[in-house]
Amino acid sequence: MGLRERKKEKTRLAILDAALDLFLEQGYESTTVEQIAGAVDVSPRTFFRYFTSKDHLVLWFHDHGEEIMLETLSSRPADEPAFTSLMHAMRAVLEDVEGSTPDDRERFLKLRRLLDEHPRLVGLSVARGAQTDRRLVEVVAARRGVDPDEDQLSHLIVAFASCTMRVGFECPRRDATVPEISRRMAETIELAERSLQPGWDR
Amino acid sequence: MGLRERKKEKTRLAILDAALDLFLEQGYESTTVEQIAGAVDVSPRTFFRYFTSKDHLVLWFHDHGEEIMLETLSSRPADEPAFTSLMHAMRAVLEDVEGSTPDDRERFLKLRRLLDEHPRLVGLSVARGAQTDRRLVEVVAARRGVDPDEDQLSHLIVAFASCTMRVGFECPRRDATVPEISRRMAETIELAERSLQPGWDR
DNA sequence: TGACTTATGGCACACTGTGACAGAAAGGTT
DNA sequence: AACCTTTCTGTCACAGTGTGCCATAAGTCA
Repeated sequence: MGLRERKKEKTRLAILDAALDLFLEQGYESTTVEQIAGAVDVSPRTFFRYFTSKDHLVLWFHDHGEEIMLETLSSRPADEPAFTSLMHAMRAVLEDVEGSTPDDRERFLKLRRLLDEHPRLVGLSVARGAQTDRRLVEVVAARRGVDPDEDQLSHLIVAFASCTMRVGFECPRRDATVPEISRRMAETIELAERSLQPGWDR
Repeated sequence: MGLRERKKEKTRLAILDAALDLFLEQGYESTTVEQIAGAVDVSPRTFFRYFTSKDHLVLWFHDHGEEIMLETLSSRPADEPAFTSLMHAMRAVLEDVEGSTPDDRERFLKLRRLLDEHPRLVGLSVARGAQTDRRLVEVVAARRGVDPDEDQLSHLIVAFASCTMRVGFECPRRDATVPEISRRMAETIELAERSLQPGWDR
């Protein structure tokens, strides 16, 4: 990894951190790209080379999470019920956060607080989730050997899984820690599994 | 209803229709507000007085749908399981479409085709849905006599209901008719109910 | 060092969305 | 009818996001 790549990654994180702090301090809408860029001594034009949009700052986590979910999903035994596999994939995302650097964990928590305070951003997040869902449906349908356009159950399995994840992610405590969120998520998963008919996902 | 009100409603629908047609014809992103306003001989500034944003055009249906759902929900017996009530609320929305004017049905179908062709707009739609969900959670939690911040089940019930609705709404046929969508939705509801433990929603 | 590749900054630009104000249209009153 | 009031509309100016384009600076490799 050359100097160039390291420098790019550093700039990327500097922008992200500056943005998260500004957002939490003075709100999302009232923070301009110019301010964010200014805070890390970069031109606004360059900002848009690192993040395709202001919104993308909030979604940076999703890109990573989606990747982990797809990887985990493909590593699960093919005969495991799809919903169970998806729950494992979801847990893998949280385990990844737990195992990451303190800086990354802090970014994760700041983002969570940000989402908590700005409903509009939750909308952004679920919209991005819908995109992930479409990809997950492809995988789930393939595993079940059905056509994703025809099989409603594949859609329902992914949809139920993804909203279980969302419900678990909403933690009532504003300053929740990572383990607290994990525990909350585990509770939600358990609740969802108790609510569903055994074998409903084949 | 005076001339003023009638004229406003006419302009509103004219803008909506022009926009839907332009979107379907040349895509959402590549249609500008100026074009839409121009097509109905109105200034761009006036456009924004009828629709707070370009996105709002796509969400006009949700405002109405949310209203119907909240109304229906409050008219259901208080001891009915929450998920069942929500499924009734959802059906009420479709029944409203079925019972509306041919023009309104056509708008509904055009919107559906638009969503089908533009994944980004689906994101918008689910983001708006998240907003509705928050309101529904309030009602459901109140009915169940629990604190919405503490009770995960209320959140899960609403989340499952709303994604059942979304799955049912996605119809594989691009040029589906209203009855076809209704039938599809009924199938999805049945599938969801079969997948859930009896009494899971208390 | 020099040649090559890639990142950056600055500029012009298109588009969305908002506040402010002046004039036009609609509604009501005598 | 004339008049006043309320509400809608267009125009203008402006802030902010996001994109192409090009010259320049910085990193890479010989």
